[in-house]
This record gives sequence, C-alpha cells and structure tokens, in this order.
Amino acid sequence: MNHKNITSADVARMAGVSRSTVSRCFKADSRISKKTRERVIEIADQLGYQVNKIARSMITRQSDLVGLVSAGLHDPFAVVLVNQLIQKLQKMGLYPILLDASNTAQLELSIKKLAQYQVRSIIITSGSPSSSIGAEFIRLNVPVILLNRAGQLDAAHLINCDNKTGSTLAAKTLLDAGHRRLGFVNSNNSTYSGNSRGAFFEQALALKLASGEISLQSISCRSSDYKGGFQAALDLFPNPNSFYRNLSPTGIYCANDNIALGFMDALRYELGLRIPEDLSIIGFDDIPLAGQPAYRLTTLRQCPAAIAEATVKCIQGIPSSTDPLRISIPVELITRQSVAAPAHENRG
Amino acid sequence: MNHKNITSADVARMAGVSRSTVSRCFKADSRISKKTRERVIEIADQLGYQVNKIARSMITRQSDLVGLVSAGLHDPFAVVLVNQLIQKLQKMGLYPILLDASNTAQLELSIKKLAQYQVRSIIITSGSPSSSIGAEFIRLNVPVILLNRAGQLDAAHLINCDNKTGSTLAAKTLLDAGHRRLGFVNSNNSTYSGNSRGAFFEQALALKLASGEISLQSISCRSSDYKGGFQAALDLFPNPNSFYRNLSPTGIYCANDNIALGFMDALRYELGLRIPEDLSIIGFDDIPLAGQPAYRLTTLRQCPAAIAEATVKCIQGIPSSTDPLRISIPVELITRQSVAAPAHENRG
DNA sequence: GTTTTTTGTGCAAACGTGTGCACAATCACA
DNA sequence: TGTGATTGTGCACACGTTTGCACAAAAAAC
Repeated sequence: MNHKNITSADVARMAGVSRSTVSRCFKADSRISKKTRERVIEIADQLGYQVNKIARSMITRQSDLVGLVSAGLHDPFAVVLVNQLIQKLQKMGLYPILLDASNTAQLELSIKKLAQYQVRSIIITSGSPSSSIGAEFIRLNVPVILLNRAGQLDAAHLINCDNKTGSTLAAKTLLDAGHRRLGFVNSNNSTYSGNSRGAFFEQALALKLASGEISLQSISCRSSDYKGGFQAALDLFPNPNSFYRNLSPTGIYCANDNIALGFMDALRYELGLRIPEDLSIIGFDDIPLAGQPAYRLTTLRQCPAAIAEATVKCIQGIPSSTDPLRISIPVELITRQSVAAPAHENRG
Repeated sequence: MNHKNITSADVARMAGVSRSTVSRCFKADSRISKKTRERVIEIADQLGYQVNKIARSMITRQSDLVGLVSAGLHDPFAVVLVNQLIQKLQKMGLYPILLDASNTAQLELSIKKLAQYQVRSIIITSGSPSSSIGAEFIRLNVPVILLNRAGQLDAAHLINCDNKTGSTLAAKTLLDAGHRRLGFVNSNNSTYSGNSRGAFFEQALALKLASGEISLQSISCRSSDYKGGFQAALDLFPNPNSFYRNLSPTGIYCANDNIALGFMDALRYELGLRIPEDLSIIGFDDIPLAGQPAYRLTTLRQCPAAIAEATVKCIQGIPSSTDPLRISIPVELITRQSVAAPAHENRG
C-alpha cells in the first residue's frame, strides 16, 4: 500500500521516451542508440526500477523458474546434489522451485499447478515418480531432465552417473582383496540406481559365477536408507555366531552409502563384528559422512558438482538442441579402510 | 508450439458464459450459481484447463511463491528444517524458491530480482545474511520471517527455538552429573544461535561461577560445523596427555550437534579418549546422526516440524496480523549416552 | 540532389486473468 | 400485482510488459 511499484512507464516519463524504448534498453540485442540506453538505465537505477518478471513472463511465455523435484531430503546424497543444483542454477539467474516427492498424492497436485508458472524446465531427481508427471510436462513442451533415473520418457533428457564402471570397480576391488563369497545389498522396492548397480555387479562377476569359483548372495532391505541397511544386517545375521557359518558372504557391495553405513553399524554395534577384519564393505555415492573417522568407507564417488553442471548446461542448451540428451557422468573409486582380505576365508 | 494453451476464454466459449464467470467459478467466495459453477468446472476439467498463475499474479499482485534463503545445505539441521518447510509449504499450496546464501555477492543479486516475482513472503534461516536484504523486502511490503536469527529488523517476524531453556537444561545436566570444570564450544565467527546459547549457558552457571565452585572455559572453533569441532578438540588437547592436566574441562556443551560430533570424533579417534568415561558432551539440535549408534549424543532437540508449522501459520496469518510476531519454540533434552560422572575429577 | 538503405523510436495490440460497476432476473413480502 | 431486496452474469478496464509494424530522421549510394 505504502509503496507503489515503479514501472517502465515511470522511467519512460522521467526519461522522456516511450515504454517500448525503456523495455528495449533492458534487452541485449535490441537496436537502440547507445546514448539513449545509457541515459535510460541511469534513470532506471536512480529510481530503483526493476523489470517485473511476472509481466514479462506473461508475454514471453517463459520464466526463470525451474522445477526441482526431489524425494525429500533424507538421503544425504540427494542433499549434496540439490545443494549443487541450486548454487549452479542461481549463478545462471535461474530460480529453483523445490518440490517434495515423498508424498505422492500431494506432489501430483502441486506439480500440475506448477506447470502454470511457465517453468523453463523441470528437473526430476532419483527416487521420485517420473513417468506420469513427466509426460504432462512433455505435452506442455516443458523440457524434462531426469537425474539418475530410468527413462520411460523418450523425450526426456537423461543424466546418469556411470553405474557400470562403478559396479565393475566394486567387483574387481572385492575380488582382488581375496573375497570369494560376495553379497549385494539393495532395497526391495526397486529404485533405478540400485537395480542398475546390482545388475552391473552381477554382470562383472558373471564368468567366475558360472565357473563356480565364487558365489553371490542377494541381500534385500526394506528401504534404501540407513535403517534399511541396519535391518538387513540383522536379518542376515540373527546373532553374532550366524556370521561364522560356511557360506556367509564376506565381501559386501551396497547399493548406496546410506545402506552401507546402516549395515556397518549393525555389524559393529549390534553383532560385535569388525570391519574390515570380518567383513569388507563397499558403498556408492561418497556422501560426506562416509569419509569421517567413524566410518572410513571405501566407496564409489559420484560427483554432484559434475551432475549439476551437466544439468545446467542442458537447460541452457535446450533451445538449440533437438534430440534429448543422454549424458553419463564418471565415477571414481575412493579407497578408505572398509575393505581388506577376508580373515576366516578357510574356516568352516 | 505444438500445443496451444487453453485459456478461460476457451472454457467460456464452450460453456456459453463470459470469461468473468469462468474466473469466478475458481474463486471460493464469489456469488455464482451452484449450477453454473458445476457445469463450468466440469467443462474446465474436461478441457484440462488450469488458471494461469502468472496472469493471476499480474492482477492480484501476489503469487504463491515464497522465497526461502538458506546458507547452503551443509548443516544437517538446516536440511531437516528446509525439508519440513518445503513439505508444509507445499501442503498449503505455496511454492518455495530456494536461494543459497553461501555466496553473499551472488545472493545479493538473486534476491533483488526475486522481489519481482511478487513473492508472498520471504523466509530467512539461520546463518544467512539478513539485515540488508531483509530491509529491501520490508520496503516492498513483503513480509520477512527470520528463523533462529537475531532481529535487527523490527518489522520482521521472529521464530526462535528456546535457547534459554535449552542452555539452562544443559548446565543442569552437566552439574547434576558431577562436573565442576565446564566448557562451551562455539564458532568464533559469530552466529546468533551459538552466541545466544553461550550467553544463556553462562547465565545459568553465574551463581556457582561467582562463588568459585565451578569453572567455565570458552573453547572457540573456526567454523560451526563438524570440521570446526574436530579442530577445536585438537587445539584444546594437542596430545592425549594434555587432557589429564589439572584444569581441563570434563563437561562440554557444544553450540550445535555438528560441532559436538566433530569434537567427539577427534577425542575418540585422534586422542584415544572415551565418551562419556573421560569427557561428557552435550549438543544442540538433535540432528538425525546424533541418535545413531556411532554417536548416541545427549542433546537438546529443537523440533524442525514445529518451526516449520509456526512459519507456515505465520505466512497464512500475515494479512490479518498487524504486529510482527515473536514466537518461541520449545526444546527438549534427549538423554543418550554421552554424559556421565567425570572419572578423574579428583586427579591432579 | 534525389533515391535507397539503415537506424532509432513510438504506437498499439497482445499475454490471461481479476474485479468494480451496471443491469437483468429472480425472489420475498405485503 | 407492485415494490424492494437479492442474486447471477456480462462489460470493460486494469495489471506491466514485449514486439510487429509504421515511420521519421539520418546516412549512404548514385
């Protein structure tokens, strides 16, 4: 009430030009005399004028808004990824609207309305539903970018970390350390990343599995987080002694660091087992916690900064690009102290 | 290009009414006949019509957008708070635009432009700069809500957790356990929360301090995160033996859980000290990690859900409320295993 | 000194909605 | 049946931009 917004008309009047001219002064490519532009900008600054983005979006049918849907911020990797994304987007003058996907019904509602904000693009991260909502945006001609997700949507841009190389490295690391009985821990309500990593792990082991040289046990947990990993370890080893059976796996690959950390804690604090003396663990993601002295987890680092960088580039390049992008981000093995030779390999 | 947006005009034509009528059908309070409304809504659904929020904001000079400024997502408590906020906001039909405050220059730029999106309100969380940017929004008549922050801005709404009760409880807990040499760990680049907690801690101890019954050492770290706490412990105790001096503090209160966790890890993994046998530690926040078996930290829980709830209520109530709000959110002592009687109290 | 091109600016029509005002239709009441 | 109150709908303007078109002025070409 107090303070009336200043519009381009105010600037125009003050500068003795038309509103069109003011408008053109704020566009890069317009044909406007240098002298006029300078004077108008001067006056605009002086008045504290800023172009009204809502009005601009109205006519250009585009905004600087970007939808960013994430399945809650429980997963630490999701957190660092989102953090990188908002920083990089902000630097590009884009504004992320964060949507929570943990409540599916709620999300469905919100995201439909979001379309009416003329968002420039929508980023869907791992773990959130994609097919139905993505399709809606494709229909409205809003580019969809899927991060670490399967692509049921042909028209969506895909950015994935290199699960194949990662899982192959995990397999090699455990085998080289001398493990023969391997395990893969994954959530049973399937996520793309988890399933993909499991499949590539098995693929990397295929030859030795076929020859009977090694074994691979699939260990499932109820959720792909710390609690899930914790519970999975307790399910697998109901008591400390059950670990010392013949065929217990000694080299464990976890679908992500969260699971790995929960698994480790259950082994150590509930069962009294030692890592890496009794079991070796490899995770995926390299969340910050994994490197702290309480864990020192050997894991596969996927670089959130690189993913964010690729995402922003993708958004920027979309007007020119015609085919949907398929980008793979490299991963790196971070060797810490959770892998060693199996101690009781010859027991039982 | 492909798909032309359907507007209220399309619905109007199809329903044989005017655009005004269509508009009114989507407003709750409008005087419109039940029959007409039902028919129009029916047709609108059928056509897949959604009101264009950009256009609506244009005329109402208000949007469903809310600015949410957070100093990065490094601090786990900030993460759970932001998570709660986006969930609650989403439920109310509000859309949070997340801004990163870790790069101050960048933020200054972004936030100025943000004002032009007619945001309904702006939420500024702990750790982010407030005075200058807040003032700008106040001037534009956009309500500012400060979370766990000092209020240099008289016109801003303030929501704080109860640092006084929390710090008093911390003091009582350590005293009751038998500690006489106390310490408070805080970052030296001052944050509101840290300073406030320190002041109230000292205040709670004031009488016994004056009588010489107990001592209080102020321990400072370079940053208010895990690393800061880690380094602070190493600075305080250059080697394991330095702990066993006469006047080392045995009861430690940390400005937040992050610092506490870093402090603990340094004590345990670098210095070989035990918690709580050698030192007792109390944190603040109750971040998820604090409860995990690797830490079991006794701490003061501030409930992010309650803060988020209050924030959303505040936004909703703003049109009616005239005076800026001052809200205090209760905290709760969570007793775990990081506090015990000091073992070597009578040494030296 | 004409004609043609280039350059800079203004006019006015969009974009899609909300809302004050006017007015027709319906209803209540005597 | 006549009068006043109530209810439902349409008209037209406003919100603050962008942009195609027209056109004057300046510059270039002949």
